This record gives sequence, C-alpha cells and structure tokens, in this order.
Amino acid sequence: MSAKEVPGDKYDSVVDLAKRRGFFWPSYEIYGGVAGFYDLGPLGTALKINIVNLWREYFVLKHQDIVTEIETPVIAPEVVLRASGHLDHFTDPIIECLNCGRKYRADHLIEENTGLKVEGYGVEELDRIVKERGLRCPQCGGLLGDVRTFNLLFKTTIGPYSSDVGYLRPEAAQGIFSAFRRVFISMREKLPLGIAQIGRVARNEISPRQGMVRLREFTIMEVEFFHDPEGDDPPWDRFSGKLRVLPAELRQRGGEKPIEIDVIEAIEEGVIKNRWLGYWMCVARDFVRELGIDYGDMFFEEKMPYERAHYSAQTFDQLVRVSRWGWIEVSGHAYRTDYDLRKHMEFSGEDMKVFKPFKEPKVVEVEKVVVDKAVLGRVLGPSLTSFLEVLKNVSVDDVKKALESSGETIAISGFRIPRSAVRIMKELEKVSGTKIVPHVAEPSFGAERLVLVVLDKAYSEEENRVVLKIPKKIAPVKVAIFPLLEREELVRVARKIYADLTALRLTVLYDESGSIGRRYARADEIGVPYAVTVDYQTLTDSTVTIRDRDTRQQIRVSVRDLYEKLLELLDLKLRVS
RNA sequence: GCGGCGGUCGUCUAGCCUGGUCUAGGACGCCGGCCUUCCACGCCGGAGAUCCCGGGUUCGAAUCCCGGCCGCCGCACCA
Repeated sequence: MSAKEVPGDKYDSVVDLAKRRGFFWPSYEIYGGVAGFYDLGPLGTALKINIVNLWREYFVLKHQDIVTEIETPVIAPEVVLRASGHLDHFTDPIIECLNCGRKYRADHLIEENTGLKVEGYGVEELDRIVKERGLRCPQCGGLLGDVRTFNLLFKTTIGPYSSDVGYLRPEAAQGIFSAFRRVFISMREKLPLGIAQIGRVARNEISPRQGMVRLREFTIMEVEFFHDPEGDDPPWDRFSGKLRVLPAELRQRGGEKPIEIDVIEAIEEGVIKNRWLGYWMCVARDFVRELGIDYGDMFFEEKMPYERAHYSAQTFDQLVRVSRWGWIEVSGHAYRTDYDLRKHMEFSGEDMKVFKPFKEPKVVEVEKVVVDKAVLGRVLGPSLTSFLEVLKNVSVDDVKKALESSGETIAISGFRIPRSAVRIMKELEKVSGTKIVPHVAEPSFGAERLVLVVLDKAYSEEENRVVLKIPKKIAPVKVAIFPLLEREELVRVARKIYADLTALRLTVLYDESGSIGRRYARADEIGVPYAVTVDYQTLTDSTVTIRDRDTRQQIRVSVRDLYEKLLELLDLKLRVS
C-alpha cells in the first residue's frame, strides 16, 4: 500500500490536524494570539516528551560515562549575559531608512558621518544627534526614522528593585558555564565532560514566522561538551560513519549540494575543525533519523563566518526537509572553543581552568609575575587589593605585552602602575601537569521544531483517511483497545484489557463509540501504532487481534501474551546486543 | 518593520462585490440514542459561531470605511 504523496498544502493539513486533534495551536488564541508562541496540546505534549526522552537516550544515556545532565534557571542576572557577550551582541540601537527600508546601527552611522564618539549613548541621545545633524540614509539619501533598540533578550527585573536587571536566557549554555566548576568537581574532575541541559529559553524575535518553526519561547536541548582539544579520540565505535555536509567554502563558490564524507576523513581534511563537533554530528544524524527522517532529507550546512554567533569558531546547522518551507534548521553544532569559560573567568574572577597532568612530571623553567607591593601600595592605595585579585587572572604574556609599551607607567586590566613595580622572573619548577581552559563543542536542538518535523514527515493520506506514521517508539499513544461492537460482553473484556495495559504503563486509548472502522480511522489519525480488537472469538478462546497502523494487517494473539507481544512489536523490549 | 493577500461553529466553507430576506446556511468532526460480527455504514436527536478586535458611516453592518491584532507570501531581519 503506497502512501499518496500529499502535495504543497500538506503543511496546512498538518496544522489543521494539529489543532483538531490536540498537538499544537497558537497560544492565547482567545485574545487574538501572539506571534511566536504556541501551546502544545495533550498529544503534542506527549509526543514532545517522547522526543525529549529519545534525545536524552542518545545524548545522555548512551554517553553516561562522559555526559551528565543538570538544570539551571531560566532567568539570568545581567552580568552573566554581559560576560557571555549576549548583551553586546543582542542589543543594538537601530535606525531605519523611511525611504528604502535599509537598517543601520545608529551608533555606527553617527560615528561614520560625524566623527563623534557615541559609545554607550542612550537611544534618546542618539536620536537627538541624528535629528540635530539632519543625518540621511547613506545609501539613498532618504529620511531616517527614530532610533530604536533592537534587543533579542527578554528583559525583566529580579526582586523589587528595578536596578536588578535580569534576562530570560537565550540559550541554556550560560547556566552550564556558570556551574561548570561544581559539575566538574562532582564528576570527579575528569575530561572530557559533557553537561546536558533541557529547558526553556526565550528570544524576542523581531518577526517570528513559520508557525512552530520560529518561536519566541521554546525548549532547547543542548550539550556543552568540555574537552581538551589535544585529548583522547571520541568513541568512534559508538557513532561514526558518513555525514552529508555542505562546507562554507563550497557554499562560497555557489555550491548547493552537500557532499557525503566520512566523519574521520572530514576532521583530518579540516572540513570539521573539532573532533567532538564531528562526533556529536554523527549522534545527531542517528537521533534525527530515528525520528523518521531519511538521510537524504537531512544534511549539515556550515555557516559562513558572518552568519555565526559571536562565540563560535565553526558552526554547522543540521537541516531537515519539510513540506512547506523546504530546509529548516533542527539543530546547531557550534565549536565554541574556550571562549565562554574565558569570558566567565574574566568577569567572575573565578578560575575555571582544569588541571591536565603530564604523563611524567618534568622540571621546567617558568615565568612568574612579581610585583613590588610596597611601591604599588603607595600608588594605588586601597585599590591594591582589587588589583592583586585581578592580576591573578592576567597571563604572563599579557603582562609582558604591557611591559613592551613605552612610558613610565603601564596599564594592566585598567590599572595604571609604575613600570618599576612589575617584573617577570624565571625560576625552575617541577610540574606534574598544566592547567588548560577546556574547549567546548555544542550540539543544540529545538524540541518544538522536532515535534513539527515529526508530524510533517509522518503525515500521509490514504484513501481519504489520514494516517500519522509516527515512529512507534515516539508515538504519543501506543495502543488502542476496541470492542468490535458496543455489546456488554465484548465491552467488559476490552475494558479489562485496557485497565491491565494501563497498569503496565503503556499509553492506551479505549474507544467504543461509532463503528469499528471509524475507530481505526480515529486512531490512525493520531498515529497509534497498534489497535487491539476484542471480538466474539475472544469470548471462546481468549485471543484478540492486533492491527498494524501502517499495513492494516492483523495478527491474533492470546490475551495472556498480549503485553509481551506489544512490547516486542513496539520495539520497547529491552535487551543487550 | 515594509508591501500584497487573508481572518465566518472544533475543521473546511456559503454569504461580502450589489448593507435589510442572516434568529448566519451546509459539510465533516464531536456528544447521545438506535442499528451493525473488522476498516470513516445507515437512521434519529443534540451541543457548537464575540461573523478576529476596536472605532466610524448608516434607520440598519458578517457585508462599506479607518485603526489594531493574528496568519500566509515577498522584502528586510535572524546566535
């Protein structure tokens, strides 16, 4: 039985089904709705939970030796996002040309056209300058609109004081970086260490579109995988093989077709710049495949440097083909290097370095920064303490660099101190290891997008009936129980089976209304993989039929074996290979 | 954010141009009853619509006008 190819309006059918049967719909509909927010209904919630758990299976449970999971708050104090760079990269004063619609950074526009330094100016001040100077659009000479801020972070206040600014996190990562030391210690201080987090994040998108694809608030599933770039190889025996990849260099030359390349080869040839990034892409490939997406409908597109986030040295988006919008991003794979930990070290003053033992201890000549506190005390006075605190996190190289500049005084981390108060000393030391800042490879998924992708992929129409061919493992309802007819003797048996299967923790649907055909159709429409029917034969020999959603074939099993048989069919039976 | 198109029971839709006959019609779905021994059967009954929201024009607005919200498409934007 071949599924009819559903044409271009398939997405509409999916959305329609989602609303009718309770997968998802726009939030706050009774008030007209708000763009970028969606509710998950009963079935959507169940489906999402199953998808999330499958993700957990791939990224956490199959990697329990190297990945652990934590949970951190949705709200972050300002300093965290200042440290991470999100405040700088997410809050821009923007001005738009009223004539041609081009958008500019207001501060850059002013600096380039007037020579004024306006860094740190507020919106009103920038707006005033633009108006006073009569600045026009540099492209078309058109009139400019008002200066506005352009901020993708949702802002709030923590506690009763408006000065305590907080933001809804735009990614789960910053909570992980902030907690890195604690987790590292509780995981007995070993690298590599993956820290996973599943949670809600919010991004105040300018104009969210594409329904469930681009949300202002969604569930992110990510792993920050901390490792030594020179450390051991990933466990290639678990996940490896070919990836479909479209490298940036190829895109630059107009290439649109991904190449197929073995992950290890891709790393050796420098196509993928970090081994763990490549490894997690393999895991992502297999995870998404188990959601029902074929290899051919999925590939990894490398982002151009200007497309990347500020923290990323290389990014691949995992794209999946859906009916209405073509290729959409379901996951991002970023090589964040040691950027985030370094930034948090700098802002918090905490040492996030990790001790990396040498194979054998060695005696080396080390350089140390030595300061003359007597001299400094006279110059800096009470701020000496804070200077010494800051100095702990300044590298020897940075001090050297400062010493290279000319003048009586030198600048270190914003402090001006006499050159004579600082010198570099060399001494011999026995060292058994070194301290490194771990590097991070980050796979990151949007859960709601996956819900949409699964439904879009699973939706099919056969003989005017809708069948949702959701992979059995993630189907929100696993089994439907029907009495063939609404007769007391059949109903009694069917209800008993329903109660038994429910007690065994299967998600079960019981339905006795309408004809048997209608009930099969209703179950097909929400993707129930198996339907168990109690008929008159059941009353004589205690057997029931199990009907397969996709083939409509029925098999007959005894009620006693039903549970085991269903587990087997649903591929839920656990075993070691 | 700009431009185009659109918004009527849960869903799809009739009605809008040409204002009143609309207490807004139908189909599907849903609920109840009858019937029925396996794939949306049939019959009977029922519930279900702020006609997206607000304002205006008019004796009278689902219908005409304005503003807003939401959606789709294009542009712009997009960690």
